[in-house]
Amino acid sequence: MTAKKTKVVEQDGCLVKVVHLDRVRRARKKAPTAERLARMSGLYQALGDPTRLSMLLALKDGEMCVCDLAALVEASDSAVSHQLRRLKDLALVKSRREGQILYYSLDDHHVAELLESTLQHLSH
Amino acid sequence: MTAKKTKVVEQDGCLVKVVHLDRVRRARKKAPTAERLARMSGLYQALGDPTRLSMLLALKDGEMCVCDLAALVEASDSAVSHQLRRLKDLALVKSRREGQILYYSLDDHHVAELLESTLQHLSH
DNA sequence: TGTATATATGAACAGATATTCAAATATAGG
DNA sequence: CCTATATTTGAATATCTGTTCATATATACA
Repeated sequence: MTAKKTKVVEQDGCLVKVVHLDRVRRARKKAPTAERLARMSGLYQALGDPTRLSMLLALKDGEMCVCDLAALVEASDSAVSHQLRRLKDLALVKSRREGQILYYSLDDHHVAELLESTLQHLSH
Repeated sequence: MTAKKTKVVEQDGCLVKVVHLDRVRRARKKAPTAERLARMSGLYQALGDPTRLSMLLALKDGEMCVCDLAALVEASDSAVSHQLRRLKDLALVKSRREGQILYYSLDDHHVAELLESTLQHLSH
């Protein structure tokens, strides 16, 4: 493969230099929409925090209440509650009230599967 | 299931209140080590940025050089280079030099699989 | 050796984010 | 009603993170 010369190409009114225009065009065609990309990275970002990740991994084995999770991850109830709200907004967890206590659990099995496949990945 | 009373339990020299001690104990047994948790959340965190994620998704279809990726994600060469270093440190990408040009590609097939399974997840 | 191109690097700055703290709800039980 | 418990909420703060900018390195070629 002979090295190509850099080309300067117009894109959205800006000048950009590219070595392999064909590859960029191809990648752009297959690229997800901005919205889809945001959802996808948002999901990963939610999993990308040790506290939240611990909570989700724990919930794989059944529901837990806020103060149980707080004890588990060694954080304040308040901190855990903030994180749970975030996970809930992303539809990663759901809650069920029983008296004063709110039981949190994984919202759907896809979440558990995603976590599982990552655990497998890290085994290598 | 009758609601239990809160108990105050000693843990690492601190007092923590817990509703379901059994669940916390069980979760703690199955919980990954701090190191493993850090690796796992670190991986997710790397994927949790739109710029980096775009780059990785593009690399699923073959290697690209820095300025191609920069054109694709519409960021500076420098910004992309910084991100690539991070991805490389996590062993998510590898590089191959050909003259002045560095070609980046996914480091192993597990990465592609992880991305793929997430894309599937988001389809629902 | 000198210039041009491709990429890397480090410091600095701006924006995002997690935690804390104080205060607000919500439910249970006297 | 009044108090206690479980959880939520919002503002403030301290930390982390991505980008920029200037500069450095590495390779190619004249």
